Formats: sequence, structure tokens, C-alpha cells
Amino acid sequence: MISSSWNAKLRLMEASRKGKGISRKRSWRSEEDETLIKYIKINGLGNWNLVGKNSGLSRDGKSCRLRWLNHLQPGLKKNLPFSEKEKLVIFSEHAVLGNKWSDIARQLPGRTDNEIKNFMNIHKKKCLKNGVISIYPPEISMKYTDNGTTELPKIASSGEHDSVVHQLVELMDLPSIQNTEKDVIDILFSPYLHNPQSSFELLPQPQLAAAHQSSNASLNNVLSPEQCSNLLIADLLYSDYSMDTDLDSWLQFISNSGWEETSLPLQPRLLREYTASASRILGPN
DNA sequence: AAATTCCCCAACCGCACGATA
DNA sequence: ATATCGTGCGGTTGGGGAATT
Repeated sequence: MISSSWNAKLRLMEASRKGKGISRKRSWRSEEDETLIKYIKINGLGNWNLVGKNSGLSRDGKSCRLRWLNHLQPGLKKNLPFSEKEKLVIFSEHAVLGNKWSDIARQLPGRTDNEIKNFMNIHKKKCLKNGVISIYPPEISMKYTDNGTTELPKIASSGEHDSVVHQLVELMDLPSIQNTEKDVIDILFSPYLHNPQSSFELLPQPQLAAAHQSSNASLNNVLSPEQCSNLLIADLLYSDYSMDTDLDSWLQFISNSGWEETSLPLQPRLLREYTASASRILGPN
């Protein structure tokens, strides 16, 4: 049921990621660091564009600013790994704030937003690789599940609050995940993506359905039955079905796909609305 | 030992926003 | 009102060292 168009989309993303290009990155040399430090000692912090122009460095102000803030300014805990206490702060702040890296960094003296962003990105990647659904340790997750009833944390980026992505976050009943389409997709598809056959060859629907129905199937070790149900929604989101056809066709489409209405976690009409909204966000197949 | 792949993190990009002219 | 500039932010990329083949 995962569509070929979705596989194609993944392949395209991968291809564009690997597209060739001339490298624009240039590491800072220690002489450049010394020059920048000396300039700031004499002139103080002010207009970064002037720093770029007047320091003698062939760097723009933006680059100077970044180098200073992330590496040269006094008080940084450079090369020190995050302590367990710091990690706990990062997780709990992230559960509430989302990807507000600079806000999180303000809670941790000596740490930069870039450092925290990198830490969380690596952590999320590891979770995904290991099939771990929640990116937070249990003590953080527990704070947001309220003994089984849904009490979701604030979602960052309030402008997207009503988006289908946010609704999916609620549907999934996860402690907290990021409200970007990529993160939602990562979570929704993590069981597929861990199919040992191929990282991008997704499990076919019959296998998913079988896993859903069988309580001892491997999928259920990763996802709750409710979350498995919601994978059906994910499947719909990336089907080849066209949103332009009428509701009757939609019902027929679901029926043809081998699903019974009673087994769907949502009414078909609502499912269709979700699919249409998601299509708008993700662009045409 | 050499080639390839993986992984981390520093550096970059585009965009948004506020201040100012 | 709007154009420009400076700054800050989050997402992404790619260099290079480590690990694996």
C-alpha cells in the first residue's frame, strides 16, 4: 500500500542529496582565529559586517560572528562532552520547546545552539536506527503522557499548530516529536525503514496488516496497536489515490485496498481530509 | 595496507525580523 | 510606506577522522 510514488520521492531526495557541487566550506585556521580574537579585543563586539571588512580576514561578518559565538568567545565548554545533567535539561527543554536550539542553549551556560542541535540530531538518528520511538528517556516521556491520557507538550512553531502534521502528532499519541513533516515521516515509517532487506524498500501492506493483527508480530514490539492503526493513515497519505475524485470513489478506493471501514482508526471522510492536507504540505506525488 | 563507508560536527545557506534611513 | 542593513535562527551540507570491509 505504500505507493511507488513515495519510493520515487525518497529516491529523488537521496539523489539530490548526493548531487555534485563545488565545496564552499573553508575551515578556520588558527591564525584566522588569532586575528579575530585580537580584533575583538581591540574594537569590542559591534557591527559584524565591519569586523569582516576591517579585520583583514577574508571572511564575511556572518562567518566571523559564527566562529566567535561557537568557538572563540570565552566561557565555552568546548571539547567537554555533555554531562548527564545537561542531557536531561536538553531533553526536557526540547520536549517542551521543540527545535528552539537557541532557547535551549540559554539554559546551559557554556553551550551553543549549534552544539545542542548537533547532539539532538545525532541522538534522533540513533533512535531511528535502533527502532526507538520516543527520543526522550522514560522520565521525560512520563511527564507528558499523564498516566495514559494524552497531554501533549507545546508544539513549536505555532503557525503550524492546526496542520495535519500536528494532528498526526496527536493521533500518534507520542510524548513529543518535532512538527516537521520529515520527523513525522521518520517516526511513522521507522518500522519500514528498518526492514533489513533494504533501507528504502518499504514493507508491503499485507505484511503490515498481518503484523497489526498478530499481537506477537515484531512490529508490535516497536509500536502500540494504536500506533499501528495510525500507520494505515500514513499509508493513505502516500498512496497514488488522487484527491480530485469524489467521496464515493474514495470509499471504493479504501474498499479496494482491502480495508474494512470498521478496522480504520478514523472515519473515511476524515482520513480523506488528512490525506488531502498532507498532500498540500508534501507537494504533489 | 588500501579502499570504502560511516559518523560527527563545523561551516554554510536561506529566511525572518527588527531597526533605521 | 518601503528599501536596506544587520543580526539571529533553524536546517542542511560536506570535510575529515574513525571504523569497517
